[in-house]
Parts: sequence; C-alpha cells; structure tokens
Amino acid sequence: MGYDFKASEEKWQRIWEDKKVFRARDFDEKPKFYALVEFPYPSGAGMHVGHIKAYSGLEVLTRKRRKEGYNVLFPIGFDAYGLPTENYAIKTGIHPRKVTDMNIAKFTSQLKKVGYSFDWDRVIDTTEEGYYKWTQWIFLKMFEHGLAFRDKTLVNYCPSCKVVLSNEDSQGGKCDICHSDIIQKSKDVWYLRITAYADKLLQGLDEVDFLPNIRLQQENWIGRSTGAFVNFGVRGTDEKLRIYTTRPDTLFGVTFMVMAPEHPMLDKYKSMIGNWDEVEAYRAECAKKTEFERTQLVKDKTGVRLSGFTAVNPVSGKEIPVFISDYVMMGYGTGAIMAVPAHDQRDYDFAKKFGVDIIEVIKGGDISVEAYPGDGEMVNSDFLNGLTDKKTSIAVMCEKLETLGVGEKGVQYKMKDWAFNRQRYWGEPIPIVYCDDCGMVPVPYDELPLKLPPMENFAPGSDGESPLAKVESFVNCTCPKCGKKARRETDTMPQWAGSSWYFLRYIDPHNDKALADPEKLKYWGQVDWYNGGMEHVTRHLIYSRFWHKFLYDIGVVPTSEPYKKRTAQGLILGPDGVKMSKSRGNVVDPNEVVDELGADVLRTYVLFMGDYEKAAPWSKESVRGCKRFIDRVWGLLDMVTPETEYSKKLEAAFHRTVKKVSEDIEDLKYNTAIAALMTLLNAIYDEGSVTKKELETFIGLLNPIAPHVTEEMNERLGNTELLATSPWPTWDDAKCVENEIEIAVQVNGKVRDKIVIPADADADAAIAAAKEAKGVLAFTEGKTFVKELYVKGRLVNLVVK
RNA sequence: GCUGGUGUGGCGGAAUUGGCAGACGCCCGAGACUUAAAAUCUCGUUCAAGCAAUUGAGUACCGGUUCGAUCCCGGUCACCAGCACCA
Repeated sequence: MGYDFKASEEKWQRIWEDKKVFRARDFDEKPKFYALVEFPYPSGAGMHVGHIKAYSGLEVLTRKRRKEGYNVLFPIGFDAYGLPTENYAIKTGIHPRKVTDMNIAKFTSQLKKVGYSFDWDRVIDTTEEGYYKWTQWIFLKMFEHGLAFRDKTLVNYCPSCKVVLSNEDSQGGKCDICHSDIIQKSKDVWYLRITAYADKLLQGLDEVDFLPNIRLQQENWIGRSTGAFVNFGVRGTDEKLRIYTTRPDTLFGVTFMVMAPEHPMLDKYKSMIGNWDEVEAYRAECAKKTEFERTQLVKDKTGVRLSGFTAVNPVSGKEIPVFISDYVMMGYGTGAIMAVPAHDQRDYDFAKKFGVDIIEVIKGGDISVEAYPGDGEMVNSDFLNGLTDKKTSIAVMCEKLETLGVGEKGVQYKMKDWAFNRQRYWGEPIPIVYCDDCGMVPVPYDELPLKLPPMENFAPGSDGESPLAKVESFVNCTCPKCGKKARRETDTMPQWAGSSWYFLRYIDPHNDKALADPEKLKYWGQVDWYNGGMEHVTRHLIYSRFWHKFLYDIGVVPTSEPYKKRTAQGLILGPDGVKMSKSRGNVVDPNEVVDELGADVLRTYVLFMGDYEKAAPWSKESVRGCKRFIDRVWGLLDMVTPETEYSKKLEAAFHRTVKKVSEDIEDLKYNTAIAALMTLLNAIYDEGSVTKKELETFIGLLNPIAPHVTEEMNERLGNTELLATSPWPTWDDAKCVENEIEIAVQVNGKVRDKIVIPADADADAAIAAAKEAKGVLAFTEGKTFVKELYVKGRLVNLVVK
C-alpha cells in the first residue's frame, strides 16, 4: 500500500499542534537550547524555497535536541514593517495593517504545512503595538544615553517628486519614478551612535563562535585602522588643517594636500582663495553626483588647485599646495589628506595629472613608474633616515608629532553612525516631540506605544517629509515637559529597527511590563545557535549586536553578546543556475512541491541538494529522487520481522550510521547524513528484511528530517509514544567495525588488487596476504622488495625494483 | 584593485592528521513486470582501447616534496562572494 502523504501530514501536524509538542517551557529543569532562524518579511508573494532551506537546517537540529532531552526554544515571527507592504497599500488603497495581517496568515499556514516544530505560542509581529512599544522604549533609552541624536546629512533628493530616495532608487543620478535629475540635499536626520560601540563590537567577536568568513565580514565592515592625526599649518593664518593618515612615517614625502569639496574650511577662507569661481563650479559638479556614483566609478582624478591658500608641513616647515578633489570624502577621517604620491597610487595618479612633485621617502620601488606602497629603508626623511622597520618609523614620527604638539596617534573606523529614520508611514514612529522652549523632548515612557495614526493616503508628503506630516492630529501635540504647544517628529524608524532585538522578545512575547522578564532572560540566556543568510551578516547582525550590547550596559539583559554561534546557509539558485528572480521566471514555489510530493520530500531535498553552506541550483529531477527515497522508507513496513535486536549482518552498519548521522547534523552536513541513511536503506533492501529494532532506529534517525512519514510508521509499529519525543538512537564505537575488512594492495603506489583480512590483523600478516594476491603477483614477479607498508585498515603498499 | 573562498564524471556533490578518487542522488542505457504507458524492481554508468579478463589516463593548468598527493609547497589561470578612491 502506498504512502498517503497528504492525509498523514495533515494528521500529524494537527496532533503536534493540539498537544503543543514543541512548546518551550520557561524555567524547565532540562538543559535549555535556544535556536534562532531569521524571521521572514511577510511579502505578498508567500514563502520562497530559500526560507525552507534556511529554516530546515536548525529545524533538524532542534528536533534532534528535543529527542536528546533538551528544553528547546525554536521560535518564529514576522518582521513586518517595510516598503513593499507600503507600496502595495499605496497602489491598492488597502491599509498596510490589513495587508500585513493577510500576508502573515498566508505565511503561517505555509510554514505549518511544512511541519516545522516552531513554538506557535510565541509568535511575534514587529508591527503590533505590544511589540513596537518596546522598540520605541529602547530608542528612548538610547536617546537618554546620548546614543540617538540628530545631525545633518546629504540625502538623495528628487526636486520634482519632493521625496528623499535611497541609493537604490536613485541610480545613475536619475529619479526612478520621474527620471529627473537628483540633487544632494542637506537634511537633519536621526542617527544612532553605533561608532561608540565599534571597539566593543570588534572585541566581542572573540567571545563568540561565528563562521570565519562571517567574522571577517564583520571586521571589514567595522574597518578599524590605526594611524595619526596631523595638524598642518595654513600660510598666513593661525588655522590648522587637520588630516588623518595611517602612514605618518611618510610625512617628509608630502608634496600636496587634498580637501574634500564639501570641506567647511573652504567657505571660511573664501576671500583668500583667488580662484573661488573655479572652486564653486567644481563643487556644483560634485553635488550632482550621488554617493553611489562617487564611490562606484573608478575614474580619472579630477580636482582644483587652490590659489592663495597653501599649507605648511608642521615637521619640515615646507610650504605645499592644496587641492580640492572628490576622491577625498568628507565622511571619513577629517575630510582632508596629506598626499604622498611616491607611496600611494591614488596620490600618484593625481600628482601625475596635475604635475606635482613626487618625493621618494621609502626605498624599494621605482617611482618613475608607479607608487611604492611597500616597506624599505627611509630616505629624504631627516631623523627617520636609515630606519627600515615601518612600525619603528611610525612610532618615532608619532612621538615627534606629540613633542611638537602638532599631532597624535589616532584610530578610525569605516563604519559610520547609523542613519536611523525614514520618511515613510509603515514603520515605528520615533517618539520625540519638538518644543520651541524645551527643544527635543522624549515621549514619556508611560505613553508608549506612540501609535501610528490611521490614514487613508500613504504617499510620501511634500518636500521630503514623511506621510505622517500630513496628519495634523498626530503632528500637533503638547510638550510633555512644559505643556505648551509642540510638534511631533514625523519620521519613522528604518526596517532594521524591529529585527534588532526580536530574539529577546521570543523569550517573553506577551509581557507588557518589560521587553522581557529578567528571570526568563537569565534562564534562556544567549541564543545558542543562530542561522540565516549571508546577506545579513553585516547590517542586521551588527545592528542587533549593538542594541544588545547597549541593553547589557544599561542592565536589561544578562549577556554582552546575543548569539553564541552563527552560521549561514547557501542560496538556492534557479534550475538555470542563476539566482532566482521573478523577472527571470526561474522561481520555484515550495507550496507546489508540498502539494505534489509532500512536505517530507521538500525538507529532505533542500538538505540533500548539496553542501548546506554553498549555493546550489534547484533540480526538479533530483526532488523526485527524494520522493523515491521516502517511498522506499515507507516500503520497509512490509519487511519487518518482530526481532527486538539488530541483525548480525547489519549491526555494524547501524552503529556506524547512527554515529555518522548524529555527528553530521551537528556539523550542518545534512547532505551526507541523508546519503548515509540512503546507503543503509539500500543495505536493508539487499537483506530483504528488517527487524523491529532496526526499523525503529532508522525512523528515529530520519525523524528530524522527515517527521511525518516516520511518525506514521512509528504508530504502525504499535508504539504509542510520539517519535518526536522519544530518545535519539545511540551507538557503540566498538560495534562500528566489521570483523573482516577489505583493503587495497598497491604496488609502487598503484592499486593492483584487493584483499579481505581480519580487522585486527597486524602488519606482517597483512603484507604476507598482500604478496599472495593474484593481481599483485604479475607486478612483483622477478622484482625485489624495497619497502613494504601497511596502513591499518586502509591499504598495503609494496615498493619493488 | 583589495580581502576571503572555490575549482573533482553529462549534472548536484562525497572523500583530507597524505592512504582504494567519484559515496549518495539525478540523468542516461539495458533488462524484468505490464495489452500498453506510468510507477516499481534488477543490472550498468569517469574517460580511452578491448568480446573479455584487463590496461592506460584522470580531481583547473605547470612544477616540487613523498613509498603514496584531490589533500602539503611554489607558480599560473578561471570563477564566486564581500568591500570598493577608507587616506
């Protein structure tokens, strides 16, 4: 009788839900295990196969953990604020709340149909008042501690649509909607001072177990560099032109300086600069370029040499020319650099184009051809001459700078403060009030959540304002401090806000007194294992570590790092080997697979298709192979004998497979775990029968991967305890080996025959047997043995002449 | 450009303290069952030569170390990812 996957999957999903089999219990005596997967954005398109692969990994691990006796927390929720929902609402007129609820309902039913063992009593939705109340609460705490602040920035702005655009919506310098030229506009925006945590975020990486490439990406993102700040003089003034450099040792090679076009000092000395109109023209040209263009295009160096404005090297006293150029960014360092063309390729290119001197200060390269960034003996450098060690030269120079009072050691980060606002409706309102007398005043904690007001039209407001600016009843309020008339902040928080602390809310999702009960936070502690996509290992992962570290510093959470371990799954590509996308038409819908072949097949396939951490293309044919596997497993029911022990023939194979599957699951090697089960299944079919004990072990191992079919089989075997809660199979190392083994016999490194010997045979016995082997004699006849090796359990190698 | 990673059959991929390359699955071929097809089962399936036993070649390419190299070392090429004028 064939396996009716539809009826079986529905049946077991209902039983799991009714009995709350996968509920996590606060304060249970069992050891706890907290596994986290990245919660989905509930888009209208429904689930993607990528979600299935991402969730199936830890799904298997947590099902194994429960069988091993752990109290497992494996939650799911929805990261539901965001642009697609808002755009859909603008287009259709349906309220984002309604759209979100519909999409969440759809995702929930789809997730349940795959049979995931989530704790459905802990579902969270970042757009719910009970949730975003605490997102706002954390924001206010940050505001209190000076970590949330307002500052000017340049934004991409479309003067025709009057909206602020993201870099993605403004590529090529044109507005995506009306195609008019985009300008860079100065605007006051909210920032979170993540740079204050740069060193903590870097050091914290030592405490956690992240995959090496994930750790590296975080380090690069933070981008710490050490060097020195140096104050150059400005001829004819008391002004200091401050720069940052990682190579203070090359100070004697400075032949010019470059300032960012936006550098504020330029305006201050406008009257000194003889060619001001040239400066203004260049600035206008740069302002037109988006940040995207300015950094993406590697192009010819452009710039303007300032006339009448020169700098003075504070160590050598030499007068040097100053340029402005857009290869120097206002956002990094001090917005100005000392240029050492002999030892920096960018400065070299610039010097060649503008005819500036190039002075060698480090020997070793050929500066008539290109810059030499390497190490070597210092020359033309006064007190540094003759030094060969970079570190020493830098240290000597820094000391000199400090003695002269013209500079000091310094540290810089690539990471910038986090621009924390959007001019959009569907996000958490920023709970701040502007009062003419009191300035920025936080909304009192007991008035949280500051609710999103009901609205009809969610299109962005005019002049780059949020749609909320149009709602008078929301904007106009009284100052919580003095009671006078005041205005509310109308910007909302960015997408990343709600996901920066969601893992804490799962621990106590319904608490209305605190973001979570401290005792529960202590019980569940760190997330033991967090799996998600590579695309989130910089932004989301850093942002949430930052929030967590802040909450730790103010005593809200008990650990300094949120995640003990982080891994990432590889993408599922389309059948054509390219990333899935609607426009390519190569998207695979997981729901169709569930309907046609069953959830167990889908789960097995996404784990079997290849290395879990690497990208692999979807193959419709290979999915069928997994279907065959599941059906063959079901077929075992027709072969059961009542014995309650392993059969002699298969005992070692069973012990080996239990070991292999147990270890592979811990290591994200699901593909080889499943392959081992397939191999064992083939061996059973070769035998033609399976004992009850054997079958129970087999379905026990397969249960986390294919829970429905195995649960059904377990029931048919007459067992009343759910497989999901019965113990994980064990193995005995001593029983993993066969009595007799087959080894290869090589002559001069080439395999010539195979022999069967007792597993415990010693070298002499193995070599003696090997010399007799038929395939070997032909190659050793009439030769002398030079060397004879036996690698235990592997092979014999006979070296002859 | 920089940093990291990868390169194995027709395809997805196994195998590393240096020890039988190609596990497992897909595709493909042959056979069994069937009125037939599907499904299922059995066998074969790296390439080349041979009816065959077998022999030779083979883990991107070139070279080295070793009794023995997919694995270690040196060089070259290709692809992927992240960062990208970061001073």
